Amino acid sequence: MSGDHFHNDSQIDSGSRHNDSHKHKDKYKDKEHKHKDHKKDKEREKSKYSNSEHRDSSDKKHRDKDKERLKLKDGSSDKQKDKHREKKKEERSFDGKPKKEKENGFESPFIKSEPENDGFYHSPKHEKSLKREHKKGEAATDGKKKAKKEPEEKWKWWEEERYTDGVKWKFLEHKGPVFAPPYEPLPSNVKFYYDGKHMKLSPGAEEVATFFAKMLDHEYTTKDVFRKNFFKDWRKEMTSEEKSKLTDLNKCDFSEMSEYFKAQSEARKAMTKEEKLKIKEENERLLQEYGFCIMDNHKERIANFRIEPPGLFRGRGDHPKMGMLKRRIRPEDIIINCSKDSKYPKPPPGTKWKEVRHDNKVTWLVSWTENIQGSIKYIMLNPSSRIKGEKDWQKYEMARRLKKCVDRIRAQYREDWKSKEMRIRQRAVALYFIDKLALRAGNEKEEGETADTVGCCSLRVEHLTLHQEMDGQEYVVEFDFLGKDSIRYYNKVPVEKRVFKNLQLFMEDKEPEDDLFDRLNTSILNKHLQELMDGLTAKVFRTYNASITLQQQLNELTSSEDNVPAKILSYNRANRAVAILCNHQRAPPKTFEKSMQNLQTKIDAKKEQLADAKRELKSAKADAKVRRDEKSKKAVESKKKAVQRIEEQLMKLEVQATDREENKQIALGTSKLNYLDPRISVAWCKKFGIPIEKIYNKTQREKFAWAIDMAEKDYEF
DNA sequence: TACTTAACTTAGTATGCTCAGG
DNA sequence: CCTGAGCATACTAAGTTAAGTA
Repeated sequence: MSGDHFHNDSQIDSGSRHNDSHKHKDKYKDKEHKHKDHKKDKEREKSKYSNSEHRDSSDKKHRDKDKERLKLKDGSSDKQKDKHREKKKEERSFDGKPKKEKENGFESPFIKSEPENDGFYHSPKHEKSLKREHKKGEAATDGKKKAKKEPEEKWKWWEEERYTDGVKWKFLEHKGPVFAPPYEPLPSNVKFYYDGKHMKLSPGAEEVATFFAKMLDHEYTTKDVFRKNFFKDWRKEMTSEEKSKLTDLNKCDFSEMSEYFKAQSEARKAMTKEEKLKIKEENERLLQEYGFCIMDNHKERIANFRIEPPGLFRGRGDHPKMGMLKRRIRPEDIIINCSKDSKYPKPPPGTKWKEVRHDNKVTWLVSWTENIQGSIKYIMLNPSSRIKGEKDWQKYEMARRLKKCVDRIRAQYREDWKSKEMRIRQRAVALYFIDKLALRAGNEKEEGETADTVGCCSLRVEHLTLHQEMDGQEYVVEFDFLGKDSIRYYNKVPVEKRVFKNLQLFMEDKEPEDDLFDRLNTSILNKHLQELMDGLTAKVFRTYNASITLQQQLNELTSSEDNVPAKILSYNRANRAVAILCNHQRAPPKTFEKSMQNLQTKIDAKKEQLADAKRELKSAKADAKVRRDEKSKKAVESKKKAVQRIEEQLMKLEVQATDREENKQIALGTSKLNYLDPRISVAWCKKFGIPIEKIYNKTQREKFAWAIDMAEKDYEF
């Protein structure tokens, strides 16, 4: 039903564009931002978390764990305790019974359609997490069949109830961030020249100069804005003497520095195994020390525990701030977030944190303010963590709720195209775009602070062209604008007459640089969506349409007779349909042509090999006919096998070639990671006997562990 | 403000290719 | 002619951090 998306024409060209447009930003400034407060937050039983409150309880914890472990092995221990669990937990069916309750055999804890439902997760089950989580020393104790590959039991957070009251954790302990290594001055033989003359720079100025030198090969160091911004910020780091001497960037010669860094990176590549190993070990040590935190009794991986090193800012697209100095972050800039009863991270000797706070309504461990845009950066957990996983799961549940009422919503906005109120028409047309074309919401942005990019609500008249008739189709809208990351969106879309007429109306008497939807912004739109469905926002449509498209495409494209590579090609094609819908592009790999050519050569070679094998088979057959002995029969058989094998190999290569060609400028990763309900993929794998490893790599499997664990082959999005 | 989504960069690994020696 | 070590190249995964949304 939603399969009729308009796809991009794939004339992809994320190239340049005019950024000289001046917009009149006189929109309704609706500053109200709603915070979705999930009301009805029942208290989670505090008692359950009691042992997360104190570090020193950990001993006891482990003992308990051991005890539990003994019971665990038969897999049934889950069921004992907990009286009130019964009725709610039952339907969740995580405990091995065939799941078949609700429509998909999987009841979502996020969908609270019926009032009863919200009690759903409330039964305490915390003990379970303790059992689940042991990291070492398992095998010995619980004997039995440990045979397999030591499947170190993972904590299944998705089998536990969640916090519902905005609390994100009860206990949080970590070691703080890893700072960028201090600046190492250049050896004295690496010289900087100004106006042809050697000049020794002060350490501060030298460091910033090296940032520029490292980028010398990049095209953007030639850009005016970049150079201007850089030079301005560089001068701030100079001594007054340097400042007065160095007045023209064009007279600066960084080439020796640049050569030096190139040599360094060569040297790094040429390091001996031992040296590399040493570095690897050091990294591993750092990871072990700083890469994990304890959150509510569980050790969780941190995503980005290293603080971004200083350097020159390179925004994407035509960014007004490119080239500015991104300054070094010091402990004094850092806000630590952890629980009161944890062991606080220590700042490096002789330094202090800016602040240590204990806010368990947020998920971040560390934050600092970045100096380019003044925005806040965070250290948070890995996608495999409970806190990220729950959110991800929830996102897909939201999209599935939209699925249930999307018909109604579509009918509604179609109705609204006819409204006498301009703002309602605009809202309805915008929503139509968001739904049909999977456009982003399009928040307004501060002019001059970022690259000039737009989304749906911020589209300007200049971004679309109306064609009464085009290529034999009526009412075609041609979109051409730069979206997120300055990726070009180009698409020609036939729309309904009513939409077309509305667009004409919206564009009437406007300048190219005027807003198309002058009565609309994301805040207004989302407020409206909120009324249509609880929790609905613009981006839910993207998730919904991406996931539903994958599912439809998989149904359409997969045939069970196909072999594994062919099925995987089908999967990739389905994935690709989504990527195209969402406009996920990539620069064609630099070596694309060549690697394509190599593949072709291989295919040709394989074809020849096949021909040879066939010839041989033929002659073997002929031979067998004449000789009629066992030996020659056997020979025929083995030749047959050979032919088959080669045919298969050839097929594989050809599939690979097709896949790669089709994928030239399409990036599959983004949709796979962010928009496609992983349960669809898992179910597909189960249904067609495809190993999950063919679809998800290790990281992805970690991120989607919840889905891999819970989705059955009949899962339906 | 907090959190997700995004493309790009770099590092790491797999694969393929060459050539010496069996 | 085959094997397999050593190296180059190609491909993938991981890491980085900017740019969105709400």
